[in-house]
Amino acid sequence: MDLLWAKGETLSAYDLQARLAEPATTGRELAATTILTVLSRLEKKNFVVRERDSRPHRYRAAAGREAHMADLMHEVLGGASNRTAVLERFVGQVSAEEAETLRRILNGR
Amino acid sequence: MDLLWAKGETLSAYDLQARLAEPATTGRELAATTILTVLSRLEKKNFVVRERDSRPHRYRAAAGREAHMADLMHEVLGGASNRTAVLERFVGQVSAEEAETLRRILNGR
DNA sequence: AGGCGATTTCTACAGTCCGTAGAACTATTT
DNA sequence: AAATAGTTCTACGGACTGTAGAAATCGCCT
Repeated sequence: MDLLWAKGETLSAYDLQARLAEPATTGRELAATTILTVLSRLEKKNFVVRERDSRPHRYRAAAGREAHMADLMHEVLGGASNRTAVLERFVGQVSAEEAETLRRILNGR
Repeated sequence: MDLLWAKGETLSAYDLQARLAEPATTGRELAATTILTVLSRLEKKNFVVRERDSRPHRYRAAAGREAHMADLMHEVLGGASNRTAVLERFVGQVSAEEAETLRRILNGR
């Protein structure tokens, strides 16, 4: 769904219809209203922002794909009573290289 | 749902019915079959393990609450094409103290 | 061995969310 | 003002969840 969203980082509206029809993706052409409906729903969930000024409204991902996923992860973590314990498990399940990546992220920039 | 699961870390079966009825929780008594149905579904998703030997089957959380959440987080992360980018965002959104916690986890034990 | 209560599985239904889209309404364009 | 482009409303099937009754089983008691 919003998979294809993060793809074109730009803003758009009807372009999506065409974009989604590319053989590389679904191949089929979706009804315009379908796109609008989905976008409305995504907007309600704040996954997408809409500019109502320009007539064909333009949409923009509220957050990039990575940020969005990070948000989701935080959402899960947010439901924990013992955050540290969850983080321990989380980190514990990470590969050695990824652990290294994490260290780099934490220290570095 | 499985919120109450992680609570009693032990194993059980019908006890849940009583456990779930405690005023502290829902207060109402759920039908026994309801519990069983839910447990079956949770089992199908491997969130719960069942011992079919003892007659009132006994259930056990497949993973503790924290581990389960960590799993969920990994599940999200697993869907990323650029894991590092997601981790960067994730760590970036963490409080200073929590970042410290992470460092400790990574280095320490 | 047959019956009976305890236990589990099957089936079901309402509610929510997603994908899809037609109908109806609104704003633009000419 | 009529035609056209764009948007919102309404809807429907499918999946998943919470809830539970009906039906099938299991294990024990006499």
